[in-house]
Amino acid sequence: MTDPAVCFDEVRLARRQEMCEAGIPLYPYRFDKERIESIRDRFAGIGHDPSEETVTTAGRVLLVRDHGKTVFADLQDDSGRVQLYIRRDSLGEEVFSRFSRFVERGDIIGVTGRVFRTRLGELTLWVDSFTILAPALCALPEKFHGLRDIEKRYRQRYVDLIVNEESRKIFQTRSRLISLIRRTLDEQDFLEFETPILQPLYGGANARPFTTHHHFLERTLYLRIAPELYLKRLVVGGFERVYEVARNFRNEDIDTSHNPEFSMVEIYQAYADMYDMIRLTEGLISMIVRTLKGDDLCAFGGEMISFTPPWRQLTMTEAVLQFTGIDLASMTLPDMKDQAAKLGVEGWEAAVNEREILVLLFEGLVEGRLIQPTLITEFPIENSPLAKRHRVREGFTERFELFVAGMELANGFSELNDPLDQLARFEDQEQRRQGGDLEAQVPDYDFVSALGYGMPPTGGVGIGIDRLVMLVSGQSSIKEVILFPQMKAEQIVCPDDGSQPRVE
RNA sequence: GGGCUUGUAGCUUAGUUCGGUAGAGCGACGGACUCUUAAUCCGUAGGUCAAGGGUUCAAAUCCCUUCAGGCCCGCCA
Repeated sequence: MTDPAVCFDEVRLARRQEMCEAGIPLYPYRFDKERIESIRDRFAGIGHDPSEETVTTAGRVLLVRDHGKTVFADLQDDSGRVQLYIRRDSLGEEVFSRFSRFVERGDIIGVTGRVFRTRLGELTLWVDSFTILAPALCALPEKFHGLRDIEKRYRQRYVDLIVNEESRKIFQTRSRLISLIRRTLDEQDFLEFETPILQPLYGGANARPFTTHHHFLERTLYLRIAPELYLKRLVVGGFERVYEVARNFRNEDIDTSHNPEFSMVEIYQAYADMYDMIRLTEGLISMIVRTLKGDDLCAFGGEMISFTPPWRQLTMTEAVLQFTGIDLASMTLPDMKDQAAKLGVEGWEAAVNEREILVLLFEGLVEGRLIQPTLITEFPIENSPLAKRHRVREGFTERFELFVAGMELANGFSELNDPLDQLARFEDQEQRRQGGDLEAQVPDYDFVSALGYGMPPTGGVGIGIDRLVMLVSGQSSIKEVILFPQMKAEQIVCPDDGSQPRVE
């Protein structure tokens, strides 16, 4: 008995048995093939008469149209599709019947034949011989509608990828986007490094971590929430341009723009400041959009977003003024609290200074309305423990965040490199943690020591890759751009004794 | 955590308003067919209607609980 969770089809199992008994090898070891795209290119000008040259390719059979003495089938590989034409009179009785008896929709096969164009103009491979490379024991979804059920598409992404071309396209785009990032940074003399994912302390962002335990070291370890503190150690070490395409892990809620593990590229450039990083970010993202989309535009959520630089740039205070009409610069703290309360912004009661009100107003009323690319600058010092103090404005830092379609897409600073200031900021964070703030940062004294050896002035930025892919591919859910998004367990056990079903 | 919403055959779904033995297309299986392309034509099989409980003479349909999904809000600075 097979496990009921396995999709094996009884009829297909029986046919596999039949093939075994007929001595047909079902899982050969290798196969030399030409990509379907290459065949299409080479024979683009072919007419109705079959080519003299024979070609060999392989892929998955996606459709079979059986006409009795001839069979048409569609073969798909990762470069495209081509039609197969199988005739009894050219294969011979025995080989032909082996095809029509054993080859089914979903099977992986290799074929050799001559290329021609059918009467209706379809480029087709006139098959002279075929090889079964891997029979499918599970049936594919319906040929026309494909797999639409969102939950099944995520849980069985391999089936989604087989039958839904849009889905394949999204992940091709994702792969190209990441390689564009790497190529561009590499060309500018950045080096990519791999820093620890398992960390004894978690830092570089405000977030709750995943916790694990190393039994040999007998200590708690954390999955990183950001690579920041390690990449900056590399700058201390003398690497002046570093980056990492990093998977980060945050133990927080899941929604259409948050997955517990997500991808980011973090970039650090010595002797640069926040404004250099803004230019780098504008250049990198607009180049990516132009390369992948052909122009600077992305259709997203009913809006047309233009990535042509330079992007709108506002201080957080200016943004609040522009979007709410509240001019914080001319107000006292009690007035601010009044306004916040009137506008229904939560959390204002506990605010101890005008900067906290500013953040509340910004997050509550402005963030979600920043549709076109907008750079927000001048963040309160309390919210930015790793950013340098603003060179002019007291109480604020040299930090920017990029918002697009109401989502935070990038976050960068003039990096704090004064070890004594860093120590003081960590101590402030530690106090907040003691006060119950689960997301306040944990002091990393070794990092402070690293700064003690001297870190050059440095600009840094982190760009959210998943969200960038969402924008470029027009997808409003992060699960559509993550191959295997986090899902709840689906195995439910229903006990016979009538107790509640439970998840195992 | 709150609100709304979805779950019917392998897949895509009708039926739920207003309770009366579950209907289709594709796929599968058997048959016909030598240029089709969601091939076409004839026939057959396949569903404890997400799970559990309740109301009722009778439940896919009404009620409750649970599980999983989706959307929105809160949370995530």
